[in-house]
Amino acid sequence: MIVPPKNSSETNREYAFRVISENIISLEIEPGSMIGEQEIATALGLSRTPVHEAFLELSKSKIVDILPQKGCLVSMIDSDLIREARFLRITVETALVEDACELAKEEDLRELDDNLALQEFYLSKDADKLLALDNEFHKLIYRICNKMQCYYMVSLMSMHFDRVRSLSLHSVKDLKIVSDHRAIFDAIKKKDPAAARAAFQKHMARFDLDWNIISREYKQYISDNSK
Amino acid sequence: MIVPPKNSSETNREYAFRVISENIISLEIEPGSMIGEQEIATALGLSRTPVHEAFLELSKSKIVDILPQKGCLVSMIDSDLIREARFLRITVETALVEDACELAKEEDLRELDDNLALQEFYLSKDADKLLALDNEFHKLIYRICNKMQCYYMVSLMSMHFDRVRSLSLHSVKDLKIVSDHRAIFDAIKKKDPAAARAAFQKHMARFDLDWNIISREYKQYISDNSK
DNA sequence: TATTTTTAACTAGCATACAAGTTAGAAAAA
DNA sequence: TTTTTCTAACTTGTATGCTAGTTAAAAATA
Repeated sequence: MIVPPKNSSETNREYAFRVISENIISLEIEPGSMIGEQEIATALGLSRTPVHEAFLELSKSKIVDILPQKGCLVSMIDSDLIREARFLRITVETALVEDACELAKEEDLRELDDNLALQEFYLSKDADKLLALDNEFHKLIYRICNKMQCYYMVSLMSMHFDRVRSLSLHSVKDLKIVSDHRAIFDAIKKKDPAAARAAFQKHMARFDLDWNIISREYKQYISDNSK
Repeated sequence: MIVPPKNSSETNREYAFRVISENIISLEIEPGSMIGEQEIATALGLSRTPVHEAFLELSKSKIVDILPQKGCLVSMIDSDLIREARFLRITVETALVEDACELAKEEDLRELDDNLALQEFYLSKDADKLLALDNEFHKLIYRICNKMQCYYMVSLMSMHFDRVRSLSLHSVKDLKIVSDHRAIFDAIKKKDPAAARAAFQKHMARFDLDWNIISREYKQYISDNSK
């Protein structure tokens, strides 16, 4: 497990949650593996309590399954849960980009534009940075619409999707993702909800994961009920 | 605080979560009041640990706000959070009823129909029973679409809405709610997504809370940023 | 050898104790 | 009297120990 340093502003619980999440999404912790609270606590230099609380939160999205008196099972890659995460994200964000057309203020548009400029700058230079900017772009939409609670809920579920997202990112060109974002931005700027919806759905369609690819690449990690 | 008996199948944490939730939704615990973990733990005959964990979960939807070293603040009635809960629910369930048109199997339709028969039976007889059947009807839609994680997320947020729902229920006739449900059911049965969407949106429009009524009835409980 | 029983080493749920931060009021100083 | 300082009683965050349940391997039995 990769253990980054603790950010001074975060509590031990938040630190544990962040580290476990990152390791699950990066597949550093393998799907289907059992991890104990004590094991993680020792690795992070904490007691079991904050780690226990982090697992509780993770279990709410079924990304881990707490088996009482047995341990924490990191969920296998599950097509149903991925579909559910995708459904939630597309459904919510499609509605949001429409709303953003009337809610986005000048300053909001400037922030989106700044983000896009950075995306275009880092294109084919720094994939990690580009991914972070992508996430930030979507988060900005939630903020413009004053829907940050929804962002939290969608993010929690999205972990299932994030874990296999790299597979689609390889096939999809970054170039297209950034130009998609630009199209969404233009629609919001023009206050054209129909165009925003269309642009967003075109964008998300690129992430329609090919289950054949997933099951080939991650054969050993696929949950039984997905086969 | 009203303390129902502990269900034998639930853990202490689940029990604490259920009891606190019910008391917040019923306004038995007043919005804006501070409640301590020890206070609740004593009332439920538990230690602080499971109560602490229940509060952590509740804080994720901002229905309570944990102020470290100070206490747990039960959130004031907040128009932004109510709007967000409503947005999430309407957005997700509108998409679901469309999907349900192709996903509902014979057995699913029978379950919905049975539920509706009970709703019609209890109409103007038992308001509490009717409310439970209403919730069950919506939950069935999630189950038909295999979206139970979304149900959990939406439910958690809906607490903000549920807390003031009684105000709209008084003005809306139960008769209309049940006939709305029947219309949604008919559309799903006929596999007509457009009709299902229309029927559902008509249904939810009835719950477009009148902020004037809320602020009159719950004046003392309204959060500052809602005024 | 094959099967059952026992046991010892694990696990998470929970209770308890302590640490660290907040607050309200008493005591001291102006 | 008014202001400041201090203190004691709170709060949640976290560590630790105990309880009860699971598991797998050793030991006993067939």
